[in-house]
Amino acid sequence: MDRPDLPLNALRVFEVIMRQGSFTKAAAELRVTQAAVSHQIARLEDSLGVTLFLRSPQGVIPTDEGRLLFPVLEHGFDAIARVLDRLDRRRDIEILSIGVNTTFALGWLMPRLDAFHAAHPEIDLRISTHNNRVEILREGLDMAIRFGIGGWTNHEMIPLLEAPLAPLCAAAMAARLRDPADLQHMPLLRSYRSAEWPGWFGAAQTPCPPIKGAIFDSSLALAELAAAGAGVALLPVVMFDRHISQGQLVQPFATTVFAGRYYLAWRSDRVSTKAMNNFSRWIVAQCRQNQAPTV
Amino acid sequence: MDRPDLPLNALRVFEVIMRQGSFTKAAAELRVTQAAVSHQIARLEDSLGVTLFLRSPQGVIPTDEGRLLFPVLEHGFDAIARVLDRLDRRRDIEILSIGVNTTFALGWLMPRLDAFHAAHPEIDLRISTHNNRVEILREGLDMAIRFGIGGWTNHEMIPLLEAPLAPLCAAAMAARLRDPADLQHMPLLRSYRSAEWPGWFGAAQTPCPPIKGAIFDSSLALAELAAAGAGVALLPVVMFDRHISQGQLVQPFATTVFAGRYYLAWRSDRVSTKAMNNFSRWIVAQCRQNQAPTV
DNA sequence: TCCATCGCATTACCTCAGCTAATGACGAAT
DNA sequence: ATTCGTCATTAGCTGAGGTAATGCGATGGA
Repeated sequence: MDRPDLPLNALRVFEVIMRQGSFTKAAAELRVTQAAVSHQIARLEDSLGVTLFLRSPQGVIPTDEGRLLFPVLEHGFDAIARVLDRLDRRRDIEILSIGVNTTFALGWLMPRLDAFHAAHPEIDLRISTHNNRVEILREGLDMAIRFGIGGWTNHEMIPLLEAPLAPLCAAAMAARLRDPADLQHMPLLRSYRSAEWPGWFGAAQTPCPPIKGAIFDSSLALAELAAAGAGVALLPVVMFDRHISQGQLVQPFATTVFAGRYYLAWRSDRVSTKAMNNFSRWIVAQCRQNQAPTV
Repeated sequence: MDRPDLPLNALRVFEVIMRQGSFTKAAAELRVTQAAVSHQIARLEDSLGVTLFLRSPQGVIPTDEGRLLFPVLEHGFDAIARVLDRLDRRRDIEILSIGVNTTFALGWLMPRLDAFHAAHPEIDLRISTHNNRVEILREGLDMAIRFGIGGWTNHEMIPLLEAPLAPLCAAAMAARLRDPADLQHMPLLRSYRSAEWPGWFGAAQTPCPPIKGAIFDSSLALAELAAAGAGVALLPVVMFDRHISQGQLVQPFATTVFAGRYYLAWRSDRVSTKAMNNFSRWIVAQCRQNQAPTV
């Protein structure tokens, strides 16, 4: 791509303002005066020919253009900062950046983070979440955890956990479910993968009703909806142990269907660091134990 | 994320060196002297505590650390440049950034680009390709074309083309195929989606043999392999019209299986620009005609 | 073997992008 | 009215990042 001169410093100022909500606060974060920030934005707006902020006495409000610009910058700078962190050999602690499937991060990894830090205090773990779309190289990550059925070109993969799917719903709704066929008249919440419900009904040897309604690309959104009584969601049960033990979600039927498993993956063209090896060993051992979260 | 002070200008210098292969050429691209480049990299290496380049009389060779840093920077700066382009209201021409599935880009869009430019000379089309993993917001895109079965949270989607899959292979191999059952003893090339071959054998009412071998996440890689005689690939036929009419690939059986379609998508929380509307109208009309590429 | 050539490094110096400091103007809250 | 919290503007300063000139090492053809 043919790049014009990117006003990178001005863009960083812009990004901080968007997070802080005001020129003054951004100036404080950047350790410069408010005037410097005002200058930078004035020049940036001028060079782009676009107004980025509406000024108000309470702070600034981004325009449509500003809102368009922000996510790209935030993501880009984050990725750059992450990869720089990793290169910084002066640190004693090792930094390990992992992109983790959101469901796995909240349902499995988070409750065990304390255990990991206790076992490896020398590793500073940086976790960024994704909904199964992640590119290790571009995002400046060391490794990633994703759900699937394997087969990721140029990546080494270790299977971590089987995660069979089963219907989960609120207790009130579960009380009305005696038989899988009862589900045919319930609202069934759809994930992004449309083959899942038919697969489960197949396993339950019950005809599958047509599935309608909105689609959500996150198991967490589905779990929230199900817990709120909006319907029945097909979810990886092991990731919702806590919800189940706390009564927010109930599994009405034992039948499960295989849809994939969680994998730990990393680029096969990279030399593994000590931190990568240690994390890999730790998480494989933890998954073998397959124990409930310790929280 | 807690960001250290990002030495953004130095990083941009680094990125240019990686592309140009030498300090001197990078200096030319940046329109500064070679000494300035040398300074910037020396300071960057010093502050990171890491050597980024091995110097040689033929130019510079990146170290492992340098190779790690590059893709993140390249991608980040590209995304930033793209979104800035879009904001630049001083231009008369409108810029439209589209992330396009690689197969669709090469198999369908590329042969029709001339027609689009003729119809809309005022739109400057920027295409970046992806293998079906794309985030419109983060990448600074206006729209995206992807393959799937619909259902993308927070996105509007228009179905463009059905793209049923059929086996394709080299002519020499096709000569040995009389009946779908003959495929059971042929090397079957695997895509990332493992359900596809079983789906096709189902449609052909033939038992599906176990599928082995490497997995490729790109239809183009599969097509290359198939054309080279390495095996039979299950591919969206409409995207390989040219290969077929030129005899590089042959479709031995008429049976197809549905695996998804191509969609045009954009964020539902964004106001559509005139360029977005025009492109959308144009591509929908082109797909309706469903004609062979004009090349 | 010698010299021309093509790399990056180093040194000393310069210059302007980007800062500070001080002040002004405006709107909201009380 | 007054006070406070915004951002804007002005004038002037300063050091990050540039230039120019030179050095040094490796390569390769005569």
